[in-house]
Amino acid sequence: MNAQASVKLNKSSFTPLYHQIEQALRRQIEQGELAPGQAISERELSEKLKVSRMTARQALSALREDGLIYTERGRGTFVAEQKLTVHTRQLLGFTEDMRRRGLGASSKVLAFRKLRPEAAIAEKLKLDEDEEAFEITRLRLADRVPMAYETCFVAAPLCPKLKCADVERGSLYQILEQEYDVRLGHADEVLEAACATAREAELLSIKPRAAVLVVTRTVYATDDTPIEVVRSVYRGDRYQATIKLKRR
Amino acid sequence: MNAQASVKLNKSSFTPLYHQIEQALRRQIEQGELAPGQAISERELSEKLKVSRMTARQALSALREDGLIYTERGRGTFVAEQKLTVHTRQLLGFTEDMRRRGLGASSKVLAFRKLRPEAAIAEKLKLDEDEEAFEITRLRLADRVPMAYETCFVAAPLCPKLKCADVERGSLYQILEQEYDVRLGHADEVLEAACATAREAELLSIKPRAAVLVVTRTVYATDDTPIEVVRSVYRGDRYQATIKLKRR
DNA sequence: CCGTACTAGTGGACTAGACCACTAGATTAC
DNA sequence: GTAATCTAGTGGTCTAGTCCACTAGTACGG
Repeated sequence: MNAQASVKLNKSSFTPLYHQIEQALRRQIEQGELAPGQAISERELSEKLKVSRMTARQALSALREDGLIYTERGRGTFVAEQKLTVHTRQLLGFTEDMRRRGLGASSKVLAFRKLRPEAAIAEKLKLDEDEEAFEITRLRLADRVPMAYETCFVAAPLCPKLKCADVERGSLYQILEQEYDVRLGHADEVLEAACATAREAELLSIKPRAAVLVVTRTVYATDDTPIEVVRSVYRGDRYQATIKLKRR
Repeated sequence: MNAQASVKLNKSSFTPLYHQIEQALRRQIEQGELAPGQAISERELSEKLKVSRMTARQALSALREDGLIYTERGRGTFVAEQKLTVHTRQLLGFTEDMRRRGLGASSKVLAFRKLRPEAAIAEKLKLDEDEEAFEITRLRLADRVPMAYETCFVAAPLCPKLKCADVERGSLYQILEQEYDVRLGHADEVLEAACATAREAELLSIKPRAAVLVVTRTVYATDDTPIEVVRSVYRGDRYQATIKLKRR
């Protein structure tokens, strides 16, 4: 118990206190320092960290949102059991998504171009007449088996120096966040079922016209600038999307 | 302007003030009394309604979560444009879902039974050995065209007197909330793509082996009691699921 | 004409309290 | 023994403020 006592807060930092607390607790829960069932009292937390209770509550509410903790009225707040199967729908890249599923992700870049995308894409990315986008086509593998076929368009002005080699090396989201200081905010996704085209079937090693899950995602930065439009074609027999819904 | 001045709060009600404010503003936005772009000031709202600013903020944060309003630092909070296509993933019944898409929902009950469900379902519903569930199979129509084929299992102890006629008349969720005082809390959904079986294809008027979106949902009450397990098979060519994702 | 400085207004973060309903365990009364 | 009561602790809600960074418009000075 009292693991939360070890949290050190930097009151002069630019990151808000509630966010520092949230991150610290998140780390402790994910690393098992705070065991499932462990109680976390709002008052105790606020006293130990010398912040007001409202600030502690704000930190906890974010963790509750993500299902890491749960609260029972009159009893207390407790660390939740780790549920691997269902997770809150977070904005994750393919690599992160697969790691959460316990699979090793890898990918093969099939095409890397800089071009003027078709009108529908350009509009979603809010590109001006003369602006271009990178078109990156990748085959996504999970434990070395094809899982998805993905085409993404990234607004070129955001990452003018993007190279094919960068994308081959690592996560696109990581590059954007670390190299170009683009902070990812939210995304809108559309999921639909379709039949694989001949080309998709071949690349994914499935039968032609087999069922695939098509996910079209538009990603925005924290300031709501559109960053990327991705169309991912997942193998219907190997991929499931999980979502947590709330009433009102 | 100043439409929010008309909100009447009941300070002695059991529903929290922030929730009353949230509901009132939600109604005003949905009915167009507050036009898109209209500014809503936290301080003005709190002064007009004679509540503290924190309470007003709490109401607004829920609306922001649902995308009904947006906030720009230093500028203000504004009513968002109505985006019909993408909506926050809320726990909605088929009827509500279709209405949001501007379609008229209807359904045909194909089967209504009370039975001991298979082990996997019974476990999800946390049924005891001797407890039963209602199995309801429905064909869901949108604007009179088949849209989904749905089988749901509802824990019988929760709504012992449920009749086939009730389900034929209206929304199951409405019956549970109004007749049996079951308050819906959240749900976990799994979405996957599959090929329609012969029976599904026939009922949905699509070709055999056409792509369908299979949604399996477990619904919980606010106290986390499992209520219902539903398996919905949507026509792949007519239905898309939309989701909003957030980063951290 | 163009910057610069001022100012009013905004949301973001935070505090230090308050009262309430609820839970669970201990104590007391019968 | 059992039922009623008390009590400490919990989260839920709410108040009435504070200070800060940011925005946008306005006035002023060169």
